[in-house]
Amino acid sequence: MDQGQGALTQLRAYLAQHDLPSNSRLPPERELCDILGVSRGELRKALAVMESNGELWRHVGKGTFIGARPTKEYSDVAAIAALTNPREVMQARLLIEPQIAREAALNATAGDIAELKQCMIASRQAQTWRQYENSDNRLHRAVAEAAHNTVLLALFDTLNAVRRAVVWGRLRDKVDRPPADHHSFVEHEALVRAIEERDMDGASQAMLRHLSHVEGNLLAPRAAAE
Amino acid sequence: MDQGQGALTQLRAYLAQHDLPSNSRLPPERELCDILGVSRGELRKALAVMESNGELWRHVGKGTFIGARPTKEYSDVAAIAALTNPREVMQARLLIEPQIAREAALNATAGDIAELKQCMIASRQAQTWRQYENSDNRLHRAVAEAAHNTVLLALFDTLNAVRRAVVWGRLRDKVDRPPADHHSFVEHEALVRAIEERDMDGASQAMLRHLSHVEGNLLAPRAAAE
DNA sequence: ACCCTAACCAATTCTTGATTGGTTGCGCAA
DNA sequence: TTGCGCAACCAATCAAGAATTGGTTAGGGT
Repeated sequence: MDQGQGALTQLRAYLAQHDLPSNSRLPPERELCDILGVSRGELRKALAVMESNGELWRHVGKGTFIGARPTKEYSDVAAIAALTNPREVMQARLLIEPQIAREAALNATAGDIAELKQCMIASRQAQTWRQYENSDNRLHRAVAEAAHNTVLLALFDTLNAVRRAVVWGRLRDKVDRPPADHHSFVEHEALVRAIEERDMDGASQAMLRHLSHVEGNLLAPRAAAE
Repeated sequence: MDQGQGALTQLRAYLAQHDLPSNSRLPPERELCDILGVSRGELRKALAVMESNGELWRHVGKGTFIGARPTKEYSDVAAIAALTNPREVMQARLLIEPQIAREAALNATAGDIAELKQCMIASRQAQTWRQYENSDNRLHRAVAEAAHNTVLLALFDTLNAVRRAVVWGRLRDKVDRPPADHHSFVEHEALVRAIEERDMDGASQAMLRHLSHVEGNLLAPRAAAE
């Protein structure tokens, strides 16, 4: 009667005896067969049971490991940038940044709001498109800081890094400066005002409108100057 | 007089002739010497000029490449986890994941929905809390995959990695299994149904409700069984 | 002084063979 | 027939050494 579950029992006994910590690798199947005195087929059945239980995980060429399978963690900006495109990045911004703005409206301090206004002034005074983009970036990051959530800020930074990596080739060659009636100025103003007034929905919508216009310019760069 | 700038001129001519796209690698210095008929020292001077101009970048062992040097930023999950706390992580989930669910409702394929249902079944059949949590994680990630946006998926993975790192010590020791009337089951069902019916608002709200309950359990783990 | 050449250094990539989980086919026994 | 053991093979992975490549230095010549 023990024959059917023998392999699993022996395997469990072996694991209990050695008390292996999580993420540690156990001997290859062929060795384990000799150690436990079981055929490979039986051993693999036992391993399959434990794997389906989440007690261990296996991978070809690597081996068999104790614990839960590690999830493939993308934090590498370059890796993400290589797999995506400007449309996906813009879409992610449209979904994430309004939520961050909403949170900023709730948590911004007086100091944060002062910083936001500073960024707004700087973007208005920009002499070149490059300077304007720097100010715009600073403002968006100031909003993320105003949310006062370390995780959200880190996610924003990641998204921002991906954006810069993806849109890298799209540097503006224009030598002229942003026009005084550039749409971003009023949008920035509405955004900062909403945050200052603790208007969460307003901040979210203002950010959404602003990014929608940016998206429009991205897809039709010729129409940027209007 | 041409002698001083000869190498740079020839190099520029070579680049213009071949019209290499950005991020493409050009021949190793030793070959380029023969091609252009210039000594390595002169060639390296020319390359140094162009590199300082940001027209190309070099790296030992890799080669010389056209365009700007790729940014090497990565958000270190461990670093974020060290600076944050479970409350911030939960808050970030409440803001981000509903948006991902909304996008999933729009973009999910039939295959994605089948996978979601598979995850739902697995979570219902879980024999232990550990198995349940594995299934729950799989379902949340399946939703992120169904959004079909590489950037959103990467952000979700980052957030998820931070979450696991932060609540690492909080593993359930309970030996009993999740009750059949666990709140998550009906919430999962509502979420998947909304995605299947392309109900973006519904999917977003279902995810929000689900996470709110999870948050409740996190803050008051004793009341989890109700 | 300046430059060319050659050699060397360290970081990276390429190549090759071994390892490992996953699979298939054959033979044997109940 | 069904199931098990055995062996071989497959593809993914790893590991170690050779080859490549940008960066540097020393010697010789003009």
